[in-house]
Amino acid sequence: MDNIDIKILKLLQQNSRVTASEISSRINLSVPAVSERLKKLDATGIIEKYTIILSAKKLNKRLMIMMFLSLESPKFKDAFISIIQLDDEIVECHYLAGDYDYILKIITESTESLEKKLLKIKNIPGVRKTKTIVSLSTIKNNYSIIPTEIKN
Amino acid sequence: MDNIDIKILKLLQQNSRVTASEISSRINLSVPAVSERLKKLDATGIIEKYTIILSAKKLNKRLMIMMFLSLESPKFKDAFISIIQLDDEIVECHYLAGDYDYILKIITESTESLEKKLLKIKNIPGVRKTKTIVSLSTIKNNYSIIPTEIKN
DNA sequence: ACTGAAACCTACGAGGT
DNA sequence: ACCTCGTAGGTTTCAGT
Repeated sequence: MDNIDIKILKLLQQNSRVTASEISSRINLSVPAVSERLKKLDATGIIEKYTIILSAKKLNKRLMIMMFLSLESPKFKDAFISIIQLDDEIVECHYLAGDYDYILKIITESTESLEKKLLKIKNIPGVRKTKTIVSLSTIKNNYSIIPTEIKN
Repeated sequence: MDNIDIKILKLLQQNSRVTASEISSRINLSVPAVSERLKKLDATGIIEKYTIILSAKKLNKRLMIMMFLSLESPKFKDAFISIIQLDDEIVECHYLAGDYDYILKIITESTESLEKKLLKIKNIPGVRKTKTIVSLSTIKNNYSIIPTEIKN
């Protein structure tokens, strides 16, 4: 992993469909050299996935909220997680150290659909304490971490 | 936007480098038809970006934390935001309704680098109240919302 | 939406700097 | 580890139906 690889990764983050020939012209490297580096980067697993980010607004999902919650006991964990995994509007779930056990990121249409969603979650067996935080606007969202260039 | 488009979007979410010909064979549509749909989907802006997600672990970023904070007054906002935007380890920033003004998602190497990061943020002019929540593990991370299929 | 042909991109050599 | 060149195979694109 040198700075050339990092440049390639950054170009892929900007547009994961860039062709090897376009990368080649941007970083002054021949196409086969770029192609080899791409293969190696894929093999190392540093690229977790090639994906697309969809516009929440265009899909009429205008509400983003964070929800903290705790479980009464760890025995509810497995059932809780499988319900979380199946719900496409719950886009993130992290296990926490602190006052609450979990934080969820939920993206949904409206206050009405949010209300239903909150009820649904609060009715999952074992869910005890919850706290809901509404996001008014998103200042920054990088989706992935960005590799740091190596200084000389 | 019909269910065929949604299938295409889901395939792209699984792998944004799938070729039109591969999509074509999976959804029983000719390659030019897929290609046209792709163009239209691009034009509508429903696809926010084609990108790659990098492995945090492979980049030695093992710590993920959420940080809440408030500003003393809105006049600090612009300077605060520009500092946030420049920091690659701050991957998200949302403006909130509630006890705190902002929530940040921070991904960093170690407790040492986290300590520095927290100090840095607390020293931004106007930052008043902060609360830090450490994530122990990630149960789910979809990066993007998933389109819902239309029922008949 | 489909077919078919031209243009483009990629993958994989060999041989060399 | 990289470059050039050439070739083969796959992919995209544009016309016409």
